Amino acid sequence: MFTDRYHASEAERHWQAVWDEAGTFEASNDDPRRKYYVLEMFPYPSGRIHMGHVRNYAMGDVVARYRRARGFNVIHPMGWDAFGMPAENAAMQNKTHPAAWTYANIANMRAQLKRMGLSLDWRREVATCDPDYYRHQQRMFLDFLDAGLVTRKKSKVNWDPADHTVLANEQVIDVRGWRSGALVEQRELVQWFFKITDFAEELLTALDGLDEWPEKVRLMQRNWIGRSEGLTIRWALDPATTPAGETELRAYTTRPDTLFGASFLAVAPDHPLASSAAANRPALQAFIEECRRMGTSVAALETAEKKGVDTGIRARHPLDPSWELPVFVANFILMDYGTGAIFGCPAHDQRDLDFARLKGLPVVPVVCPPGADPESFTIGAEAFVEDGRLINSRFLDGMTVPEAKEAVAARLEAADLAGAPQAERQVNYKLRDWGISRQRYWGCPIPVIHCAACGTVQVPRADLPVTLPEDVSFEEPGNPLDRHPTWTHVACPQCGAEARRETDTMDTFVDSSWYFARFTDPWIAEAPTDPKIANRFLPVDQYIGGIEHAILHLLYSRFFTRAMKKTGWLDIDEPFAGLFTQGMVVHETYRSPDGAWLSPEEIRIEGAGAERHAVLASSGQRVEIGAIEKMSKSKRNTVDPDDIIETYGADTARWFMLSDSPPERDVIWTEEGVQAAGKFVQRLWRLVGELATIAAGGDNGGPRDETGDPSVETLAARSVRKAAHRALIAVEEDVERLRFNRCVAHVHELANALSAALGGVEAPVPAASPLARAFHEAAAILVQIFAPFMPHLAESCWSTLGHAGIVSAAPWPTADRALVVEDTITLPVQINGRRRAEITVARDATVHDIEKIVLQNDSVLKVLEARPVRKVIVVPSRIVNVVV
RNA sequence: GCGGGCGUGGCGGAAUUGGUAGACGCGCCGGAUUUAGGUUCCGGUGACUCUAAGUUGUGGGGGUUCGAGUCCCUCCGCCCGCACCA
Repeated sequence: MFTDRYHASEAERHWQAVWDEAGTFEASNDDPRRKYYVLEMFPYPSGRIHMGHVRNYAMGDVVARYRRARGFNVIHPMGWDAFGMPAENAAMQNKTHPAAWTYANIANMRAQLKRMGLSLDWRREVATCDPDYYRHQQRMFLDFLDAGLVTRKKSKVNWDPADHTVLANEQVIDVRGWRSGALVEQRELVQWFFKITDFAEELLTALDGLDEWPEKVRLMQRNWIGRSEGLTIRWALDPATTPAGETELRAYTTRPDTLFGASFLAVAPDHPLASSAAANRPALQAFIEECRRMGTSVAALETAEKKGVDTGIRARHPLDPSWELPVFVANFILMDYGTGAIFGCPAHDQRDLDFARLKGLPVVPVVCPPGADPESFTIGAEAFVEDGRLINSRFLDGMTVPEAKEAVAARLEAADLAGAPQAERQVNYKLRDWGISRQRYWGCPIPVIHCAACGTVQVPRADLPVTLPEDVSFEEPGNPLDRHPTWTHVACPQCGAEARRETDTMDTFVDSSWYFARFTDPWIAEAPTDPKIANRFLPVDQYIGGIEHAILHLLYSRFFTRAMKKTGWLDIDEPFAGLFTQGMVVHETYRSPDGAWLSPEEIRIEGAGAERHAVLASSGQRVEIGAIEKMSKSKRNTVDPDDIIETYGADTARWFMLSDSPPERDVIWTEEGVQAAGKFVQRLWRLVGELATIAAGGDNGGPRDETGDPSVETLAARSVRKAAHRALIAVEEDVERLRFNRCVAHVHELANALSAALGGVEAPVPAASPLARAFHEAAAILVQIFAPFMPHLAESCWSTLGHAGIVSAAPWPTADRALVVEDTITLPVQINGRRRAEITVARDATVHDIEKIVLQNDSVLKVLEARPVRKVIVVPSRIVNVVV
């Protein structure tokens, strides 16, 4: 009996050193084999890895190790998303420099990741806060500027009062800053923008080609880009009612079919027409100011009550100049979508209806629902927004909605009242340009200089990088760069006069928008990429990370890839061919009677099943087991990966992370679960030990009964090999589809089968006998199929089995598909859809043969009770159904 | 409000995509080993009737089909995303 315990920490240290020395996981840029790029979203160096990282990187590592074994040149790099606010917060609190804090965290986390035994090519490591990284980002910023992909404009921005910085629209969540959680304010600032909207259409249509992305993410991006097709209509204004200088109002609509149902027009409070109309109308002026103040207050956003004030202006209906409509300023019109003006059709838009009821405006239905009587159809509290036939609409009457849309568009496009068409078709997007200016220190400096004479001047490419000054203080809020005594002062590169450096730094999402490209050749000093190499390695074949990046990071990276293509740094459109979004790691929460959160270390679980409860470890006092939630510091339900690795080993942690729950769903971390994984590690170690002994013809204490003739394959040997190859085929299929929980089940199944086979051996097996060889082969397959999951254990087992070299560098075994095909198959037999019997037939039995066998089967005849058979349905190698 | 997803034993979850529901694991029950606990090994484990053989069973109800966890309709419950986008 093989009883040695597997000592994880010792073995793991050993094999990590072996891999390191051999450079096992280094990918060569000259390797002629087919490439495979596995990437997990790189971490922010917060200081310590958490269980979410463990899960994310365990998944990526399985894919990387599997593909490597399958003969791909696998590139699997790791780096650090190292700029950002927390470093500045730490600097303020601890009086450390952000760089010192960041690099110390990186060192710590790198050591933690190494203890996980990940098959990473550490030579490719990059940190985005390294001037050798961000100098290239600055270079690309200038390239983008030259290519017209960057603009600088004054704009209303989202201002985070806690972080003292601007946020992009994507970074405002529920009116709060995505990081600080502070209520965002609107401010007008001059900002740098990446023109992501230039690619709106392409970013949208290319989503269709991303068929290895989750549908959910594609849908979220589609909605975010928010394409709509409509008509911008020019409404002539009645000069008698209109301030001097204004002649028309342009309003965007997606429902031109409802034009005859219009009863008012409305403009945004910050629309130019609103301000000119307000010049001699104090009430309107007051309303506009109220909107501006209320703009972002919680009250305004929560009540969202429709409000508006009449401008006194009257607009003429484009299809009937004698028909005049009032123009309002209304709080629910957004200046930055469409034209900032609408025509309201209350019958067919809920907002317009609410507003019309408030103001007592007409509500005329112009679309009649199918089956309703056009004469009596009226609108109550709810607008009718579905399809139907046009009514009360003159020449449109009787048309369907699409027909009417087209008819109105065609008419207004062609109409030529004042020498110009009255409307033009227009495509609108919700997507806004990406504001990248941040008023922070710890980010990539924007490489421009402001000169009084020359304006905004680029820093010459030869002068890059613009590095951050080190002598900064965080004593006061705001951007330390702004108040730096010397750094800001610089000579204008064009005229030499005194000038001022741009003190905004780039949004950290810029840093993470191209790191995957830098990994392909992180050594090249003179350029962001070597396009030849980058194009060979990209796109990333399998990208793995959290769903929280479904829009921000993934959309920015898709934009950046296109911008890099335009500037010659890449020649691909999409950075990530395959995307997988993994679930979170969640854990029970515990609360003491006084309501305080307790950490898992402070409590002890007693009992099981219905009796299961938690007590305080120190006193035995009963504590409440709360909801299962995402691991977080505030709920104190975190488990530290280092502790787990220390106690059980990295393999156990990795194995448990991939067991049970499907990878896209949340996994519940439990002490029982990790213990079970730990036991399975020991079980595999014992099992492989026994298999090694028996395969070597070692004495297992009984009489000999197995033939020593290697040319005769016995039944026992065949079934051992079958089990192994069946598991091998199943694992291949499930790793490729990232169904790691099923892979775990297949490894268990093979282990169970081999244990049973060993239990069935009552005699010592002669060395080189078919059974001994079958056990040897099966043991090797077992080790190889769990190697991507538990690589250290696999190495130890591999050498126990007497294999030369390391399993991490061994080619994947070739599955014998013919072997697993059974000669006979067992078919369930249903009678009227209920399972009544089972028959065993030859694999190649014909439908006719099977019918005959079924109808002679004793159990079948018994159930039939001589009733006549109406029909026999035979589904080959599946099932037989007899219908009576 | 709009959009999307999900609902299977005590628990996490399988189910070849319309073909034996509950793989695999956790937990539980029983047995063996052990001085004992733990470990390890073997067996059992949806529910109901239990000797047999059955009956029933995938949130509720209805439908299509020889056959439904899977498809359709409807209701209930939970989760996620977006949110005045004209």
